[in-house]
Order: sequence, then C-alpha cells, then structure tokens
Amino acid sequence: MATRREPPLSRDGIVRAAVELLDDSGEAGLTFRALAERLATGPGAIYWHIAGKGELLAAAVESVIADAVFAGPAGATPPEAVRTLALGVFDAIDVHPWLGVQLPLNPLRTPMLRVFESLGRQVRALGVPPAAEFTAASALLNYILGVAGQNAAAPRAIAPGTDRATFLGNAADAWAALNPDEYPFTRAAAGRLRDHDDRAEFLAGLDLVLAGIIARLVPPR
Amino acid sequence: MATRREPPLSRDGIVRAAVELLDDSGEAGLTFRALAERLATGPGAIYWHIAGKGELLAAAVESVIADAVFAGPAGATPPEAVRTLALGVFDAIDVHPWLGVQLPLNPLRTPMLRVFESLGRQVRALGVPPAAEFTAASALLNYILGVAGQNAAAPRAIAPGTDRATFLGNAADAWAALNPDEYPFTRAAAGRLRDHDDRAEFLAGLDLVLAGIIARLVPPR
DNA sequence: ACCTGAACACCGTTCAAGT
DNA sequence: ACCTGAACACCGTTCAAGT
Repeated sequence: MATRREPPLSRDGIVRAAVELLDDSGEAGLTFRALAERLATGPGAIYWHIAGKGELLAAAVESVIADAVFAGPAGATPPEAVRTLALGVFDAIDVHPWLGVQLPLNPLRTPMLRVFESLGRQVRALGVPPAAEFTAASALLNYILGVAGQNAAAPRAIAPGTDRATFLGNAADAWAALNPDEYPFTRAAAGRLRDHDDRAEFLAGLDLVLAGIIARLVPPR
Repeated sequence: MATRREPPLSRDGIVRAAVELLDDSGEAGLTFRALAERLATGPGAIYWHIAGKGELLAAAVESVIADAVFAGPAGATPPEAVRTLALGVFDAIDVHPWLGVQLPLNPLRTPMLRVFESLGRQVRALGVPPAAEFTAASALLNYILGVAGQNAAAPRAIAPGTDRATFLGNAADAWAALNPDEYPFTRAAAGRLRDHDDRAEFLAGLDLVLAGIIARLVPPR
C-alpha cells in the first residue's frame, strides 16, 4: 500500500504523484498534506521544488497534455489532423477528468499553446488566408475547450464515482420531465441525450466548425 | 461604508451581497466570513437560508445570467437571435468576470439550460432537421462556453486588477518572443492578438459555427 | 542543498445556545 | 422561526531547525 519513493525527491516525482492523486481522488484530493504523505515527507519539502499549488496544477496539466499533442499522421489531410488533435485532448480528459476543469483555466500556458499552434498550422494548410487564420484557430480551440469544461462539469456535479451512462440517464430523465411550454426544445432533446455517444457528438460538432471555416474562409480554388 | 442591511435576512439579500463580493474582490473574496460581515451577522446565519457554498455560487450565477437571457427582438432572423443571445452571455461575463469560470462549471443547471433552450429554438427556426438539432445547439453552446472560460482565465492569471489592454499587450509580447521554429503560427498571430477586439472576435467565431450549421445541416430550399 | 514538521492565518461547516 | 458566534476539522504556506 505504501507507495515507495524514488531517489530523493524531484520535481518530476512530485508532479507524477500529484497526477496520481488527482486521478484517484479528484481535485479535492490534491492536498499538500496528502501529497507529502504519498511521498513520505512533510508538506514543506514540496515547496523547495515547486512554488505553490498553482504551479503544481499547471505542471500536472502539462505533463498529461503533452502526450496527447503530437503532429498526427504525416499523410493526413488538414481536417483529419484537426480531428486527431482534438480527439487527443478529448481522450486525455476522459482519462483524467480533472483536466476538463483545469484546461480552460490554464489557457494559453505552454500545454494549450502547443495545441493552438498545431490547430493554427492545420488552418493554414486548409487554405485560410492570413487575415482570418487567428479567428479560425481560436474558434476551433474555443469549441474544444468548451466541450472540455462541459464534460468535466457533468460527472463532477454528482457523486465523483457516478459512471457516465447512469449520469446521462438521470440528466435525460430530468430533461424529459421539464415543462414542455417552457422548455420544448430541451425536452425533445432528452432522448438524444440518453443514447449519446460523447465522442461522436464531439466530432460532429467539430466538423461543424470545420465546415464553417471552409465555407466562409477558404477561397474556392 | 457600512452596508445597510435590508429587513431581516433573506435568500435574495444574501445572493445579492455574494454577487457584490464576487464583483469587488473576485472568487477568492467570496467567503462566508466576509459575506457575514457585509450582512452584519455571523457566518452560521447564512446556512439557515442556503445549503452551502456550492448552492450560493449557483444562485449567484443564476441571478446574474437570468437578465442576459431573454428571447431577443421578435422580428430577428435566427442568426441574429443567436448572436443576441450569445452576446448577452458574453457581456454578462464582461461585467462579472467570475462568471467565465463558473458558467462552464455549472453546466446545464437552470441558468445555462435556458440558454441552451433558446439556442435550440433558433436552430430549429434555421431549418435544421430534428436528428441534427441537438448536435447543432450543443456546438453553439460549447463554443460560447469555451470563450467564456478563455476570457475569464486570462485576466485572472495575472493580478486581478490588470486591465484587458495591457494584458493582451503582454501576451502578444510573449507570443512574439516565441521560437519561430517551434511556434511559427502563434508567433505570426501575436500581432493579431495585440489589437484584438474580443467582442468582434467572439462574433466572428460564432458566425463560423453558424455557417457550418447552415452549410452542413440545413437542407437547401 | 535539501528536508522536517510545527505553526500561522485562513477556510467551510456545524451546533449549542440564545431571541 | 431565525440568528449568534465559538468550535471543529480542515486548508495552503512559511520558516526555524535540522542533516
């Protein structure tokens, strides 16, 4: 049960332990005291390696998002590359739900800056003219971050252990019970929510943004 | 200086004081002790009216977002109505920056559910077929929430008082100093970031999502 | 240079006691 | 029914003291 401790104590070791703690017990579980216990030391020791909780969280985000962001397959078309990139972020949040809250909060610090850069390159490859490339890349990033926050918030609201399917079921029930005069649309969408494939829905939305970029910003050739 | 206290103590009064506290001193400023002081009572008194901090925050969000969400001008076209709705959320965040963090976290609780419902109606009015209307409304909401988080995170990272223009200037400087081999796109976008009109940029991105919805989901007529 | 752990100044929340 | 405020069980962070 006791987590053995690597050599002395290192920034990387601390960040790794922080990620484990976040994965195991959520944001509320990441505490300097809990972290110190896991590292078999006192809370003060951590401060020699890391400035504070903000930096710790940022480092945890970075360590986890870095894996998700790589160029993507070389032969891919720009839309394919954008999908790969976005799915990398989406799947990382699936594995580390705390990311969904943390990503939008640590906006263009290093980890997300890399995602933005990659999106921007694909936007260029798509043929968007320079004057519009910032808008296009931002729209893609904002959509991705919006889904991130949304997907993280949902299960967090209920008990941390609740699985996604029963959560969606409950939400769908709640929607179905809404007053049809006040909420006709949401009520009708309840069914759609129930047998919802998050990943597919995420991609479908992403494709809408891509389609908008192509329709409005890419000159015909 | 002493804030006079209305009749005895009411849920509405508490929520109003919480919003003031959030506006004045940010998320960190909202404390049961500070709130109690402002209301000239003890911290325990608040608990008789409100379950806890989560409910307090949710109530603050709701009270502030409710004003921003109304049907919009009756004669508006669906895209105009979507823009009005989205701008309502955007401007509310401008006035109450803490909303940007809180909105994505309180996802489809009552306040945002109303936004979702309104977006959905406009999506229908646009002519999106039922099978796709959930996807379209979600894409719009996710984009809006993404921008919300992004806009809130930025100034929060720096000192709470930093004004937007100098913040953008600093960010643009940092981007301009990036390694051009690693970050060619972001570096080139630095200029664009500097003289950035948030509101216009927000609308431009929203129009991309709308254009995608129309291009991909609305059958020609 | 790096670690220890007590101590400080806070939190949210509870609850006996008051009115 | 509603309010009071001390008390509880926590936080993040600091810092003298150790090695």
